[in-house]
Formats: sequence, C-alpha cells, structure tokens
Amino acid sequence: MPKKARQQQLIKIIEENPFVTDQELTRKLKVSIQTIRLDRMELGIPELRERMKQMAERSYDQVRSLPLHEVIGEIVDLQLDKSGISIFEIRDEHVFSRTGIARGHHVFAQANSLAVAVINDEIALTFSADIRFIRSVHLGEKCIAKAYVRPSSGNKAKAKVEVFTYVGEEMVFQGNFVIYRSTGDDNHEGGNIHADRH
Amino acid sequence: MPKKARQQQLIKIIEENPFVTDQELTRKLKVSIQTIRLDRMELGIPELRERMKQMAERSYDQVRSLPLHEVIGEIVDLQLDKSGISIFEIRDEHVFSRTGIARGHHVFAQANSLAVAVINDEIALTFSADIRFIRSVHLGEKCIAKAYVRPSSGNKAKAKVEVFTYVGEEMVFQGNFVIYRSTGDDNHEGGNIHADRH
DNA sequence: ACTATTTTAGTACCAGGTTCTAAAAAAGAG
DNA sequence: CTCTTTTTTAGAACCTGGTACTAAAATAGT
Repeated sequence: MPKKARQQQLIKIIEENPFVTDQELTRKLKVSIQTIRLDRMELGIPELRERMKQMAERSYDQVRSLPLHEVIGEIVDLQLDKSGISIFEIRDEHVFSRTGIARGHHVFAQANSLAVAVINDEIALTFSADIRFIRSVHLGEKCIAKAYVRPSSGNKAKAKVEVFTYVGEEMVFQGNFVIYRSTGDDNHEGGNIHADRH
Repeated sequence: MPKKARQQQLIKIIEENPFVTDQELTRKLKVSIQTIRLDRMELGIPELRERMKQMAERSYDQVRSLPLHEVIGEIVDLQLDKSGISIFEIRDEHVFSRTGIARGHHVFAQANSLAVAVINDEIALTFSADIRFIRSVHLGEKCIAKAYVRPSSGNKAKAKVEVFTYVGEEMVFQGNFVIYRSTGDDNHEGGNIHADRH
C-alpha cells in the first residue's frame, strides 16, 4: 500500500474512532509504530491523549455556554407578568441542512421559553398554544421574540401570553399561549382541564 | 483544615475545573501530593486522564446519538403521507430541573419533527399548529407520538397532520399541524398565506 | 503514654506517547 | 548495476500524570 493511501486510511480510522492508540493502528495498517507516528506528524494529528483532551474541552465549553438547552434564546428584557423580549440566532444546528431553513420547533422553543419565563410563578407550564409560522426563518437570522401577557378573564391559573417573533421588521411567527401557573393550588398539571380557544 | 472540609474543597475544585492535575491541587490545598491522591481514592475521583477520557467519550456518544438535534425523537414507523410513530424519552436535559417536568417545547419538537417527517416531500415546513398539553410529562417517561395525515381538502400545498402523544395509555399531548409542502411550485415558504383554522 | 489515624516521603512501575539517532529496505535516476 | 533519495523500522532516553506499595513521621484520641 502506498504512503498516501495509508495516510488517508489513517485519517479515516482516527476520524471514525478517535480513541484508537498508535499500537492499535499498527495492527490495522500493518506497519511499524514509528511509521504511524511519522504519519501522524506529517498529518498534524495529535496523540490520543491530546485528542481526548480536546474533545473533553470542547464538550466542557459547550456545557458551560449551553444552558441554552434550558431556555432557548437569550432573554434581554423581562417585566414579569407583563412582557418580555428574547433574541435567538439561527445557527447550523437549527436548520434543515439542505435548505438552510430553520426547523419550526426551534422557533417555537424560543417563543415557548419566553412565554413561560414571563409568567411570574414558581411553576409555569405551557397548557396550549395556537401558532403560525408566517414566513420561514433562515440560517444566520436573528429572531427577536416579544411576549405580552394578556389580562386573563376568569381563571387565574391560566395566563394568556401572545408572542410575536420578528426578523428585522418582518414578523415571522405568532403564537397565542395559554400558560398554566401554580397560583396557590399546586400540582394540577393539566389533567383534564380544557382551555377555551381565545 | 480538617480532612472532611478538605475533601469537600477538593470535590468543588475538580467540579468547577475537571482539568486540574494533582500537582496543581497540592498548591491549592496546601497538602502533599500523596494526600491529594488518597483523597481522590477515598472519594472515587479518577485521575485527570480518566476524567478527560470520560468527558470525551460522553460527548462523542452524544454527537453520535444526537442528530436528534435534527429530528427530535426516534422514528420507529413511517408510512409516508399516511402515518408515523416516534419515541422520545424525557431526560435530564429536557426538564425543569426543579420540578422534573418536561419543557413544553421538547414535547412539541417531537410532534413537530414527526409531522414534518411524515410528509412525503422534499421540502416540508410547519405552517401552523394548534396544540394542547393534556398533562405534564416527567423525567424518565417515554413519549410515543402518533401522527396521522388527514386528507386535505382544497389546497394541496397544505397537509393537515394530527399528532397524539402518549405516555403508556395516557394521552399527554395533542396537536393539529398544517404542514406546508413543496408540491411542484417551490419556495413559497409561507409568505403571507393564511391557513384556515381547521 | 500508647494507640490509631492521617499525612508525607520515596521507590518501582505503567501507558502512551515525544525526540533523537541510526540503520535497514525500497524506490528512482543515470 | 550502482548511487542517491525516500521511506520504513528499530531502539534508547525522556516526559506526564499518574498507580501501587512500603514505610516513616506527625497529629489526634483516649
């Protein structure tokens, strides 16, 4: 096997299993460990421990910067029980890779997170929602969601929140949320209660 | 400083910086390296390299198993333009940490992903949705979502999909989706079209 | 004062390498 | 076929960040 081909093989093997040692590579490629190491040098592939360290660091950074998993979008303004604003930038991981159009649930998640956040209560759960995707959102666009709490008539445990999401001047999403809150009487959690539609 | 306190300190330091070596710990805790190592033994904290390896492996597994970022839930049955079933287990990262109740947008995401997947088209986007969270879903529960495509009257570009999500026998979520499809005429992407509500 | 616990010290050893020197083996050129 | 260059292999010394083990101090408990 020629050198080039072997090095391509080596790249492939390490790519699909970064946890492989040089020793194991000698078995797979049938060359000496020195050759493996020269190849790694030439290709700029760090040793196993360095590879693991880099993966660990990358994942650690992500964990640190992504309690975005908890609340989607960055809340920049919040007046409890009144209104709130959040910003969410559409990135690679949010779009259909083929079209660059954001998957609906991410846009929804931003609105939902904001609707829940704006309710000033210990427990606030989405009870129902009526939503419209007015136009599709694309990779790189910044979604600005604005939520307004509507004065609730009657049932105090259900708060109505309207959310409008904009990209620039353009409205791209609109949703009417009914948020269930834990005012006093805890642990209802929906059950068989039915919301009146608007 | 008593032993217990030191060990608590050690746990804290490693927790907030898992990349610390024993050597560095001697400086922070002002004890010998042997003491550090005895402490780690007693506390069952692995050595630096092992910690990094575990982090790397965990993140690697996630990367492998989380093109779930693309499609939420595992689709186990799919009859295009007819019906589909997906399974989604509620894990730590999906719940409000205080209550163990799933955030609504994850349950929605499963249903939305399925509704889009079941439409047999190159481009399928959520146009609108009307959803109900019937009861809250908790950590560890397996959500089984079933989607049915309803025969669309009139506008062929809009498919109606009903999704019901169950935990066991119990229905926990219900949604009526209108999915925009790319039948022939491409790139409409919503725009100023308005869906008739059911 | 004697015992038990805790801490420190030191040595041998390990994985998975790097760095360096040097010799074989293979390939290419004239 | 010989000479040169490239490629491959071998081996020894050294590195990091440890483990495993033995043993001696230091500290605390009673």
